[in-house]
Amino acid sequence: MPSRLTTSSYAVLGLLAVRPWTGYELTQQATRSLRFAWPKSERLLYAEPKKLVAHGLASALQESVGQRNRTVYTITDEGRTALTAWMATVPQPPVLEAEALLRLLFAENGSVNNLTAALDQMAADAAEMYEQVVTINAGYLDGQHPFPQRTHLSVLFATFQLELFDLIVRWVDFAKAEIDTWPTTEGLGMTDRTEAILNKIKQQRSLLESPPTGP
Amino acid sequence: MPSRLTTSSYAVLGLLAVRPWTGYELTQQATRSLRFAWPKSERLLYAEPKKLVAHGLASALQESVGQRNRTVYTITDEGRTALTAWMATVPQPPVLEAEALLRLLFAENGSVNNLTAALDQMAADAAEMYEQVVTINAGYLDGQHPFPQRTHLSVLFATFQLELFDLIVRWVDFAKAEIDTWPTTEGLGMTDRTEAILNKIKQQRSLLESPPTGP
DNA sequence: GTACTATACTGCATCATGCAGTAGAGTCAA
DNA sequence: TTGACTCTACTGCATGATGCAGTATAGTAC
Repeated sequence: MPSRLTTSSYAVLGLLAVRPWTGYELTQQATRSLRFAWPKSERLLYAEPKKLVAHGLASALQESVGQRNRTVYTITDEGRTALTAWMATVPQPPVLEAEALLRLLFAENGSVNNLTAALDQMAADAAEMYEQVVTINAGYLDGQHPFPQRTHLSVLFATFQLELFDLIVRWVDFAKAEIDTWPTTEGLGMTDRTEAILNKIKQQRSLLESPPTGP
Repeated sequence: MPSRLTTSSYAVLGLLAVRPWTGYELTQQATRSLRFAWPKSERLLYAEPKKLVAHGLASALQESVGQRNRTVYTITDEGRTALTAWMATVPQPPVLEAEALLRLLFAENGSVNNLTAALDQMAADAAEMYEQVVTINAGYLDGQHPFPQRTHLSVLFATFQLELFDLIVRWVDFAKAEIDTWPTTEGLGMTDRTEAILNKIKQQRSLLESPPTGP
């Protein structure tokens, strides 16, 4: 029996619902369009369509380009049915993995400089991804979308990415302002500013809008 | 030779730098405190300290509670040195995994209701995590922090979590207002509202502050 | 013609997860 | 005091997923 379908299987199936792709194209397309929602390795993206074929959700066609073969995968009717059924299921909670935040939690084992460097790196990464998303989406206004009928979906998705990357950049600014007041990373405990933040949290007031820099 | 150290190894090493823990305690503590920065399975969290011992970064001590054994892991001097060295390295970019956003990208394969249900679920998950973080942090004001000298670190970390979960809830509101104007999930392409969003993106203006609901 | 990049994958070791299974310790109530 | 239930304290195994190296042809620019 073929191995079971995972969320990644449905991610690839979703791409196949747009148009047929070769294995190589799938890896490129998934890297480009799914990177910020469901980032998966090239290796896995080569394996998934085979699994879909084994389940009857896609069909494979060998083509030849000169001496070399390539496989074009096409979604089947069963594949569309399975995808529609999956769309009605409950999604797993969102998950964030951030090494830089791990450095914050364990900051007492390094210098203040180590900590700000880690946060700067996270902000730089976020800023770069922000720029990439802006560039790609600005192109949609000039008819650059590869599937124009899908523009409403990719643009709405892009708004989330932009807000997220913007949040990261703004939060790092806030965090660095805080850390700038720390003489060391270690043993500070409940500082006045920490207490002020906690009071805001307790009152569920926004933190980034008015950073505790005083009047 | 022992298998190589991963970021997860340093995550566990960071916990051991705080105090010694048994394997079971490590799984509980990592689930609680690292869940939103470096979420890892219980199974892995049992395996990592063994790897640290093999590398000489931690020592293991068998204790007995009645008829049963348990292992207490303690960081070594080499472990502290390795952790400090790791703190100075460059962190990997942050990564978000969100099944609900995958449903948005492939929304044309389901109903408008399917899509809003997926986004509602993401918002509900975020709201629940938000409440958990507020509850835990409010307790710190009453001296509930298990390691009071680390309060400044966990509170600053918490501000990021809260901003992230709040963003998700607010973005879902924004997205649902948009989707409410869609007669279907499919083939809408470049709608007037999508074009308005794209123009804002091009001008790098904030999207959530003034949603395009018109005057 | 040659250097370089893009296309088009596969194999393998290892990392990581999920689930089932084992079993003793502590707690509470009938 | 016995039984039910939860908490503590793990291990084994199948499978999912990643990273890296390797192979090799096609296209393009100089």
